[in-house]
Amino acid sequence: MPTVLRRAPQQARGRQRIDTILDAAEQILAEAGYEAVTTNAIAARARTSIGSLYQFFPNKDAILNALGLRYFDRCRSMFAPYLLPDAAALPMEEWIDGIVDTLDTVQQSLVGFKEMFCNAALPELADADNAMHRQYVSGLDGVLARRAPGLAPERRMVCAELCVRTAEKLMSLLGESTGERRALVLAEIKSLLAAYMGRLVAERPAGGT
Amino acid sequence: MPTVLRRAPQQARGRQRIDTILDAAEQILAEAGYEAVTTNAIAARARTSIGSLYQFFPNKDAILNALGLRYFDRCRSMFAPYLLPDAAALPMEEWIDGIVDTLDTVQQSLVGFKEMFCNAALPELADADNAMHRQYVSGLDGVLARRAPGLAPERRMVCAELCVRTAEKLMSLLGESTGERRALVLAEIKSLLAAYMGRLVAERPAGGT
Amino acid sequence: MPTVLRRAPQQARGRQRIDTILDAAEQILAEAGYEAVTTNAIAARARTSIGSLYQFFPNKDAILNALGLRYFDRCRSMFAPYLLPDAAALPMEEWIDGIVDTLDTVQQSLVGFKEMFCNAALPELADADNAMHRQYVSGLDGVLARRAPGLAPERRMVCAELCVRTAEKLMSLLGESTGERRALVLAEIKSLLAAYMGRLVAERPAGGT
Amino acid sequence: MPTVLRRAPQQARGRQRIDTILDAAEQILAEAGYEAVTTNAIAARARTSIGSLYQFFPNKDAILNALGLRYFDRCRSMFAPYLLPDAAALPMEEWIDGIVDTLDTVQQSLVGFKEMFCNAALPELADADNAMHRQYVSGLDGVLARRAPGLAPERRMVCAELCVRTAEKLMSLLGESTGERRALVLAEIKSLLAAYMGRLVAERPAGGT
DNA sequence: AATGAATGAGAATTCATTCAT
DNA sequence: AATGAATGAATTCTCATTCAT
Repeated sequence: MPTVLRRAPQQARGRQRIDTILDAAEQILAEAGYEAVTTNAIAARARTSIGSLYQFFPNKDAILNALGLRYFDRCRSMFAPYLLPDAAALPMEEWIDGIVDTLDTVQQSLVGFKEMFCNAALPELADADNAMHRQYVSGLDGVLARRAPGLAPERRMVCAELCVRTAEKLMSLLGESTGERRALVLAEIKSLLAAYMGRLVAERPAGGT
Repeated sequence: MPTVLRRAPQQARGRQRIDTILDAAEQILAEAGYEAVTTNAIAARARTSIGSLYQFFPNKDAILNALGLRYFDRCRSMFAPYLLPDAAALPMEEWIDGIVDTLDTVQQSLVGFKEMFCNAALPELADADNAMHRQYVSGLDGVLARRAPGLAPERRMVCAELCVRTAEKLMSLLGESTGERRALVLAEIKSLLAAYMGRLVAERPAGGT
Repeated sequence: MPTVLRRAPQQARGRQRIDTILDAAEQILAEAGYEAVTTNAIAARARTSIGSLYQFFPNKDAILNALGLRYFDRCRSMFAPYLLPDAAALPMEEWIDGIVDTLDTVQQSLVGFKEMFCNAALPELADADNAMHRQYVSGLDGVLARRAPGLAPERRMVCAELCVRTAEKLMSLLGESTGERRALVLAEIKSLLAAYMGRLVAERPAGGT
Repeated sequence: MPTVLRRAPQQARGRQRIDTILDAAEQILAEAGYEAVTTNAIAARARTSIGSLYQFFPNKDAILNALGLRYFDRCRSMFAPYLLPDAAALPMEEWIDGIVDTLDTVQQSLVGFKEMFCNAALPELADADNAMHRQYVSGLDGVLARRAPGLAPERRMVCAELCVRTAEKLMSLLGESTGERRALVLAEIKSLLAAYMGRLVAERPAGGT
């Protein structure tokens, strides 16, 4: 499980400090990119001491993970329509359409989200240790469980992992594109995911007609 | 266009020196991973001076790009069956099967290839600047031109970009997997790409007869 | 004189707290070594706050000193046979044999003792400030007073200091050794101390008959 | 074997730089003690960049080791009379007298020597990794080989190690002492070592009379 | 051409101690 | 009394690149 907090803050002051630190990380991420997010930069931006930062977070990765989880939390409601059981009623193409559009919206509106989401599998924030990534994978695994109940759990997990990784990677391409090309990229991302997930869902257990 | 050489080496000695440098980078990449590939480490391993290294390459990225191109060159023949015009005759699923298996073989046998290919879109080696990546994209673009002649060139380029990025990202997952899971991952990668490319090929031009 | 307690604890609760703190320090010392003994680590392990810790101890050294004294106290009974007046009856070689063996036993059985005893003269815990060290020196001084009554008190103190320092240093070598080498080291330590102390005891006052 | 240089300097400039760095370390050691010797302090005092320091030394320990070896080298000639074969002719007490006096002289005249020699077995510069310490041990081992030829080599090594450790530790006590006490300490150090080494030399192989 | 010395900002993290609550 | 948040100087070490020789 990804590391997050060194210990839970006991006082209101502590809770506030954590938020300030994550705010700082978020801003730097948005303004200067993933590489600029250093512990010193975060502390400086948060107007706190580097020591305070390490009171709550055991290391840099933990900060990134906490920020990722906060992003996940903050857009949880936007993704909810596509993750809840009801969503299984939507035709696949529509579902994909909706969720990718949502991802796009989130990426455009939630400052720093893109940098976090698309860097989700950087070496220094490898998947197994990336809390945000894990959330999306397990969310999609749940969706697949309902839409493709014939899928063996082990395989389902692999499929979910594949889809999330693909989305992460392709959304970054979207982020780099503008104008007409942007629309093109968005459409193709949807098409790619729909093609694959459609195929998964259409699969019939061995003896089907 | 990606930066490659500072200038073409005029003498055999120069060409040899370049090869030695790339050999060194390759070894480090394979043995210690992407992060260990530093200019100083390369020079040391190549038994040359850091100064000499900078006489041939303007900066670190250029070395990586040259190495990427050399990888591309070295496995060109293995991919040839899938890139030449004749390959268009193969059924799509078979084609995907073959090319992904080849990618897997290359990744397992060509030392350091995996690290290069899968890190193809690292921030410091962004796509636009990544010579190896560009080669694969344009190769796939050629294939699509034949298999899906109805596809508008601009869109085709986007599709090719998507496929290559996806392959890069997913092949790294393959590299991390072992045993039964490995087979599962390999199969799903093929399935995902086949689903998408199959759809592209099946498309009929808007107003076609 | 070494700093020990900020003030004597007035209540049972306080005494208990102090014990808990020393227990924590002891465990860390044993499990992770001298360098791992930090005030924060102690507080965490003792499940108390760093603030409370500083309510009882003025600084880190005081904790180490208190721990050293507790160690001394805890093995006082084991050393007693060699420190009491009666012990002067034993032949020197036998006495050394017994006390070094006891030291070895203590070092092996009393968790953390070795780390404390052998680091007794670390810069940050210099002799003059090291309570445990002082105890051993004065204990040995008493022994010498009986065994070598001709020794001037000032010189006797120097001799005691030498012996204890030597023992501290050499016992750490013993701690690092295993197997046959261990036996060898143990024997030589005894031999070295016996040679020196034997000589002291054998000395005749300058103008003696 | 202890680490020393990252690579041998090729240019005069480099050799000079190394000397400057060691000079700086030496001065800090003498003026501010072992703890003050930090890589940054060394670089600053040497008026060089921290980077240059790491061009030649792989890490801090290597600097300390190189300094230790330089000390050893610088007083090699002073110890020579006691280490060469001829020295075996001297009576043991005289030999000890001479070498301990030499050690004392060196310690008083060679700036920083004391701090290095007496800290020789600090945790962070443990014996196995301490080049200076190793030199003294092997030097003494050679002496013992001549003076006590009956000693088994393995045991001889242990004895040498014991003597050197003891000397290191006790010389620091000497360094802290002044006035009359100083003379007392010096005499007792000699006495202690003479007693032990005398005993070693006097030993007769098993069947001796 | 070649060498390798020099650079230095910047990275992550630690830790004894103080002080507001 | 007790808590735990805050401090921040200090530590070791990296690395792409330049430039004097």
